[in-house]
Amino acid sequence: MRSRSPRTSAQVAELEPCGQEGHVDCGIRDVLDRVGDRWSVLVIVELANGTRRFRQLQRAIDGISQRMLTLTVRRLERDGLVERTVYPTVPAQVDYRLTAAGASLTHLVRALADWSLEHRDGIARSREDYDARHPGHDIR
Amino acid sequence: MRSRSPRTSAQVAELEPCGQEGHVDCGIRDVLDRVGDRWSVLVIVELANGTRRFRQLQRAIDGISQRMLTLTVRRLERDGLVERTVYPTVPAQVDYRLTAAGASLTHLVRALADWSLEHRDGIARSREDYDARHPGHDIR
DNA sequence: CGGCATCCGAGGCGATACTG
DNA sequence: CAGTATCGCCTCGGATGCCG
Repeated sequence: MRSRSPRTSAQVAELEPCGQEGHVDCGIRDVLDRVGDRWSVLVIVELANGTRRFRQLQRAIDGISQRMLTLTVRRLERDGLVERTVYPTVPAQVDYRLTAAGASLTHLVRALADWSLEHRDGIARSREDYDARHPGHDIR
Repeated sequence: MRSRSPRTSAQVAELEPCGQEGHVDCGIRDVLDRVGDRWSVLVIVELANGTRRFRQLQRAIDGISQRMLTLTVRRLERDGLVERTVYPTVPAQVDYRLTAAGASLTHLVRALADWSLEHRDGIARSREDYDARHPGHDIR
């Protein structure tokens, strides 16, 4: 998912209601490689509730492996969306919190969550209908 | 990416500014498996500009293989976000357009794109800083 | 506790060739 | 044009084990 395909053009998608056909590219891709990652968003969602320690995150997000949690928070830290604080206690304690940039993403995540709740039933029904009309034709 | 991990709990994430630690789950996951997909979003972005044919989509999104475009539009159709219309001409012509549900996602995609443009420079700088401070420690 | 290194299987995805 | 089918790479990501 995070693999970089060789980009040639880098123009801004217009997003006009009825615009001309054009290249969809530019920064959208960068964000989606991040926001699109299931774990990244879930971490942001949890951190939106407040500062969390490593173990807290892992327990909260259930299903994430420790490896993926490590990778995810590291990438978010690298992107400047999450701040990592290490307290030299024994055993070590590490706090994670959203930066200003990361916090600004929370609104979008909320919006996504809202949209999800509003449409999940419709989507589920649509899928059933589709599967009923296309027997054996599984797309997953 | 689309694999289902066994879910046990299915409660709604609270998203309170400073709430208690809890399970991040519920419908967010469903949506993210869809919205999170790079291709899905790019298709929605392009269709937000108007009705498109298969080839138009493929040319607009550059980088997408015909296989992935097929899979992506099929899944979006199955979810009821995209409507597929086949005209029995020769050669065949197929139009894709957003449904009402799909169109409602456009706002979120716009928001994501906006956020992307606002923060991409900051993120890029943050990455450089991080990489400079952590030589050889590549996370990708 | 909070990691990192390694192994390894599953499947996402691209490339290619063929059909209506 | 708009797909379907097949093959194969290659990455994602889980499991396991070790360290400070």
